[in-house]
Amino acid sequence: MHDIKLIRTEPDKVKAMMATRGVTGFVEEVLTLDEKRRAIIVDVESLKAKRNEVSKSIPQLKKEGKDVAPIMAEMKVVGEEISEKDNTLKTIDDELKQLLMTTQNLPSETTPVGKDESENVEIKKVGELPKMSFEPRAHWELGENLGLLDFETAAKISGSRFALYKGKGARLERALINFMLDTHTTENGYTEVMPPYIVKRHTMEGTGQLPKFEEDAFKLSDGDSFLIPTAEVPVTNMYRESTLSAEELPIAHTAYTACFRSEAGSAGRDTRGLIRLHQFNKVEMVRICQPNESYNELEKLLGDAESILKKLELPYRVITLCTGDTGFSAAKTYDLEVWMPSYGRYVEISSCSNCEAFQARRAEIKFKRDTSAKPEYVHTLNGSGLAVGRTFAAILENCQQADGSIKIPKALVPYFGADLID
RNA sequence: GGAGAGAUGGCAGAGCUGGUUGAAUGCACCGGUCUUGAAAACCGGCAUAGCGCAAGCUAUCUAGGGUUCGAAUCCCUAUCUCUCCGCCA
Repeated sequence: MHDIKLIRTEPDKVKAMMATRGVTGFVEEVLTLDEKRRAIIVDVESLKAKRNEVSKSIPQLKKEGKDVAPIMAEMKVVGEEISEKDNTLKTIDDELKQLLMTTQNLPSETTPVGKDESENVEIKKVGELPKMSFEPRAHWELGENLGLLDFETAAKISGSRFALYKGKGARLERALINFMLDTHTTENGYTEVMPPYIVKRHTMEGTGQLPKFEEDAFKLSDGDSFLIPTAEVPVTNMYRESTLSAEELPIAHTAYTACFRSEAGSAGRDTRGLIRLHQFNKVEMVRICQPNESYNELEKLLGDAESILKKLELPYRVITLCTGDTGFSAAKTYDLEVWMPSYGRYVEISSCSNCEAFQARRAEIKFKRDTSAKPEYVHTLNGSGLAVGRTFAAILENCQQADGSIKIPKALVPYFGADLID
């Protein structure tokens, strides 16, 4: 959610920043509503003051034996006027809140300006691309041939965009989850949590998935509960409506969860394999910190995500998303993209974002610098560490041998229990 | 799923026969007196947000509706918590 005070005090600056994200008219609309709102508040509050004053005098007048009936009648009329104006105020309030809640975050000043993904900026490439003397096979082909993946049966039981892992495939997925969690908890300093997969509407609003993107989420039949699209949602909202002490920060959590996405609007894209599913596994990292620390924290978060790819010896690159491609809640986002031989390009495997105070304002997450200080909003960050299914796919594709077998990365062998799948 | 009880300030906990109750009291916290220092004792302060140039006003006792001149207090709904029964991994 946006800081309306900032919009009031620096409208031109906000206007310019929003323009880099392709949003126009926002500031003007907010200011118009804000002025209307304040005019009504002045009006309705003076009426309420009058009513309170008169109501307070009624018991006194009664005691004096005076007839209060005419005063009550008069106040009844005032009361009706108040409720009418309160309704108008509520309409304007709702409209303003809707606008502030459905408009994307301001970009960081360090986010490159650009209109879409074509203007994202590559920061670095890490690792050697595998040299193959044969045509690389796609991961779904490798997986099905080796009996690790069964998309046909998955479709039979659940429809399209689901995966069924079998045998060593299920073991590999599980090994990856454990490997990632262990790395983050023992080496990168995260505390593991295992949150619920179903959350309430207000929780989804706290991190920015709602109200704007309701069609992207799976909604339960009670109409108020949703399957989580990422662990970021429950984990960040652990601290909803709380005031943390400075000593508690930074908070660092990692969590494995299944993630659920309706993938509305992506029909026809990535229809094969593990890349785009309604249900997938992900290990997530969430960091909550003081505002002046958040960009250092973002670098730490990125490094932690990279540590997994490095250990798995998978080639990847890091890009900074430009203003036009940065997600709704984020001020700055780095994407990690892993090399996918059958695609002949890099594919997103992690997204590490600093949301600054955008989610904190929605979820009311604050901290105090010391015991007598005024609470301030924290900054929240989240990043995948990593998308497990895509990591599975990357391992199959990058570690495939000429005979169709898969050589397991060294770091994963203790978790997987073998160094080869054939 | 059935029956009942509850949700009040950072915490604990009054009020809940509707009217100086934004809310007693205790604890915590902040400032001070005393003390070599600390503790204790004592004195004072101590919610949040909105609106207003300001004085100040308005709102908030889980949330949303309703009754009333007036609601923490009465009524309805939702959410959560607890107890008992049923069911269950």
